[in-house]
Amino acid sequence: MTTTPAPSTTAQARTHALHTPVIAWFDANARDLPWRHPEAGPWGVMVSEFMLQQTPVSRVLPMYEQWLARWPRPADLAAEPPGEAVRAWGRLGYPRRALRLHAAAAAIAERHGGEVPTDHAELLALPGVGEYTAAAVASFAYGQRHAVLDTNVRRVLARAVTGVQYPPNATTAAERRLARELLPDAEPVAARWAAATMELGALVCTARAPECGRCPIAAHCAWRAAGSPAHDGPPRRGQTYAGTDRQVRGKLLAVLREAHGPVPQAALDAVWDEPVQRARALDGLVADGLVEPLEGASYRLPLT
DNA sequence: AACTCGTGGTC
DNA sequence: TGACCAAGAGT
Repeated sequence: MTTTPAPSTTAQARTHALHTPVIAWFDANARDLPWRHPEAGPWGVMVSEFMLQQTPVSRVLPMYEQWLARWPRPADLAAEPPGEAVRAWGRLGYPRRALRLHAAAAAIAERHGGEVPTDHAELLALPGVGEYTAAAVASFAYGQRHAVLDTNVRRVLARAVTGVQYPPNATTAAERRLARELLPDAEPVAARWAAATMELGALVCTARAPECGRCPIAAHCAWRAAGSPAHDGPPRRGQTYAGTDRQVRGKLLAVLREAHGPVPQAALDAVWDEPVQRARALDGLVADGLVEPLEGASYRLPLT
């Protein structure tokens, strides 16, 4: 059992050193999340992935349960008006995700016989499913071998392998290549690795205060070995919110979500006093299909 | 490639 | 206390 690996510094040599401790740590520390239960099924996994885009687990949990109880299959959601999806989205944020999830459900019902597709390319073709979500559903729901590159995995790889505190602002070709190189060969192990690295980033190798004392690969971590140097490079990103169109859109949509009939213009005008920005925000909501204009200067969530 | 798109919790 | 952060996608 002392088959010494080739004395190379390639990723293939590193990969074996990381897989076992990370997966063992996951076996012992994985959170018991409902979309990880077998009964969640591929549809449950897909719903959770839409909700988790840019949104913390703690806020997703109650919404996830409500959605799956109300719409246990894609066809159930597809049978309802898109506005019902937007309303049920509540305050999860980025309500266009609700619209896209509804559209994805409709596509699944029409093109895939009501079953979430297993093929990566078919997943990617669904509304609201990008590189990350396609890989996540294929991996978590179907056990396939894909590089799953979310913000957690990117941070773990940036630190453990590349030796920097934070990954680049946008996913790079180098990150994709690295993630592919590190993927275990065996399909079920690769799927386990994907979930494990994500969980490690979420629970231990966090953005602000990583708990390296609890990290199963601290001894292998290139960033630690370099003395945990502070991030150098462009600022991570400015994400101001107060006073933006997004805030206005949020206030407008909140009124429409609460209403169950047509909402008169005056009710919308009350949420923001700057008329130019208010009109721009409302136009944007209509253009996105989140709001439907009616006769007589009133609005509602979309029925079609 | 850079920008937009919600909301709430944290330090 | 305001800046940062949270399982991204679409343009």
